[in-house]
Amino acid sequence: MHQKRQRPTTGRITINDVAERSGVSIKTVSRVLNNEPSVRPSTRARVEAAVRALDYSPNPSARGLAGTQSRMIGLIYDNPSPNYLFRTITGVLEACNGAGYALSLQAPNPDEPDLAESVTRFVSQSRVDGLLLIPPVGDVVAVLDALEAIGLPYARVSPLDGRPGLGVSVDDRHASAQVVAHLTGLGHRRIGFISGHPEHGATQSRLEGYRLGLLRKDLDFERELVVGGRFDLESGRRAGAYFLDMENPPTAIFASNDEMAAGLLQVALERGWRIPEQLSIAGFDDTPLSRTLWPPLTTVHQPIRHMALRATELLLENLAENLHENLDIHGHAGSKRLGSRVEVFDAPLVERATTAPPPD
Amino acid sequence: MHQKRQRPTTGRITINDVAERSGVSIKTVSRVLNNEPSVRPSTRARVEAAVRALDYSPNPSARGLAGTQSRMIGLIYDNPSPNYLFRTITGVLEACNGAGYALSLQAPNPDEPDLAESVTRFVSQSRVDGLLLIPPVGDVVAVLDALEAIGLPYARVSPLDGRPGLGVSVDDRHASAQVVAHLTGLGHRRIGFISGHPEHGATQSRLEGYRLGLLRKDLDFERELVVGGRFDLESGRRAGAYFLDMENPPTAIFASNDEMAAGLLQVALERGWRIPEQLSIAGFDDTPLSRTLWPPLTTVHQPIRHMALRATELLLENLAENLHENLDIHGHAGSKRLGSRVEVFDAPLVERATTAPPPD
DNA sequence: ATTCAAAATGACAGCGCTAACAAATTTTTC
DNA sequence: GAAAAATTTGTTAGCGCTGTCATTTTGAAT
Repeated sequence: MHQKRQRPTTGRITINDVAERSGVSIKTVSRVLNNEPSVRPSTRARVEAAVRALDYSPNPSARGLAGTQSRMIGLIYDNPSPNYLFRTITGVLEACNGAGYALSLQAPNPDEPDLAESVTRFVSQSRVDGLLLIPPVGDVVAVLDALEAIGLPYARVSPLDGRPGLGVSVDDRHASAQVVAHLTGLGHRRIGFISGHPEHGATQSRLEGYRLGLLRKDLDFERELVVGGRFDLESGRRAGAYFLDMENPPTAIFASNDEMAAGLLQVALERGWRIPEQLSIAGFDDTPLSRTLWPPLTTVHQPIRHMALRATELLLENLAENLHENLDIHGHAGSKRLGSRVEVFDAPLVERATTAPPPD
Repeated sequence: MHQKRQRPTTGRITINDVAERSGVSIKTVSRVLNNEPSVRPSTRARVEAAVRALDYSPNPSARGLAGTQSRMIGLIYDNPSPNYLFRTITGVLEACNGAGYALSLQAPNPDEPDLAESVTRFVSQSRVDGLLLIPPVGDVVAVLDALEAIGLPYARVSPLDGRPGLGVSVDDRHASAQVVAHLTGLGHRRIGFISGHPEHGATQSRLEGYRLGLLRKDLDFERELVVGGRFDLESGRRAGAYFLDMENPPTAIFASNDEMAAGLLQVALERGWRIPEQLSIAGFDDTPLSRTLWPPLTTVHQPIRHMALRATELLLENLAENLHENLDIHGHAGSKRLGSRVEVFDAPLVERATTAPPPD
């Protein structure tokens, strides 16, 4: 018996097997797989049965090659906190799983100075259908321009600018003002503020919220009560040292993220201050840290997981729309419309144990 | 002028363009792209020039379909800490970027009770070339069996069992004993231990290390000085309450991860204990938390990023080997050899501010 | 019944690449 | 310098799907 040498076939089940078993053409199987209309319910059922019986799942490479989508979205992160990234990924994956999309992760090469370049390369190498951008990458105009130039849909989490596009955000300004309201409500009148990294989007709006909060209580904005930080522990410590060294230190300090609040707390404890009796401290973000510190930190909760989930949904919806609109497009390669939609989430104050009425 | 209706071609540059421009066949371009031997250096240079000039990058779908690899590896995580996942991803991505691989992330569906099933589905849907497993998924025998059944290469970070395969780990036992040595060196003789989640691999070896450390100093292992935790804050608090309520509490407590140490620290501070003067505390993992707490935590550093990087390298090396060994394989579909290699990393003790000589 | 539109299905090309093999070229050997 | 061996290059056939368009079937309207 002579067997002709064959290319070692993968041995996997293909669309042909499903077609054969259900007695239809492969095109019809394809239609069922892609949920296209105009398939008789009875036929659809038969095909679905065969799919299940054979435990078939379509080859993504073949789909990607033949079709126009890769069913994969990318997430690019530059320098988020571990916790932020974790919650984001969790949300994104939730959305992806429901929709049959895969998630490809990428961090830009730190050696590559040109971020937009890095992003473009990733996109052209991985052929994702769309991109999810989280801060701070999501705020780099050059990146967004580059993506629009190549016509790749994207959605942003917490964009700071008013640029049209898909995104979800939180009203940082409002939340920040709420913190001040909480503090003034306790009786504080001298409230320090540690602002964030100058290049982070949220920095500005949180500062504005602080001012707004003061304004609402007719409190003066005092320059000496605001110090610039970088969203990290060390800058929180520096700011703490600055405030505690003042002749007339504030009775409450609002750090615009939890990490800096932790730094501030360290310095205060180190110097023997009793928190919150002698000094109230508030943070922002509600990272797990805020519950791990002692005393547990009063802070603002950011629904990051949920925001990421929703941003992904917006992106995937957009991808689906673009797909159907393909008919209208005449040769304009990559003339995808991004649409514009930003959903705003609530960021509620979480009162824990670092805030109390001022001494006296 | 009548233009024939064409399928809207992607407009992208393909291997044909590169071949044309460099005056060779597409197969030669393919050879250059895949770093295959037997291409004259001069030809190679010409092709590479064309690739650069056209800014060409191969279509991964086409490669995946025509070839045997997808150049994508998967990372499955079940329930790691945000920080652990972050450091892992960072390391994995470093390795991937260097090798031209993409990373696909996946978390098993929490509703799906059968983890192995979840993993298998992910693998067959995404067609990754290999998988990276981190604890606790990496310790589930059913998952490993399933992967071996379908012949998918994988590498594990911190595997606990002696199962042959690719992996990197840390000598938890040794590191743990080191902590005890540090404590006894300071003069402690009564050392409490908070053990970890019973289903985590490290739990057992860290406990063994604790016993070993005691043994070396001829100290008795006392049942009442060991309490079970779950690697989370709350269990650290419970354990703390237990120890501090004892008639004769230990002078030092070794929590087998940082999170539990933080819980313990909370309870101690809450009750007005001075740390480290009245009680020494040590953790394990060296998460950022350990620097953020006050006082900063003495702990054991785990080189997670580096371990993940190395595990990925092992996996990718294995993939490359399998590729070349294809010749030897006769019809045994998926008869990939995993090889066996486990690299052990050092986990050094980091002395910070929660440990000091015992009172008296 | 008969005609016609609408809905359902199928045939077939080809996406961009790699595997297998064939052919052409260069190098070595005597 | 011719033959043999080794090296380099090219030709061709798919991989498993989806897009286009042709064909068949169905259901309604006459």
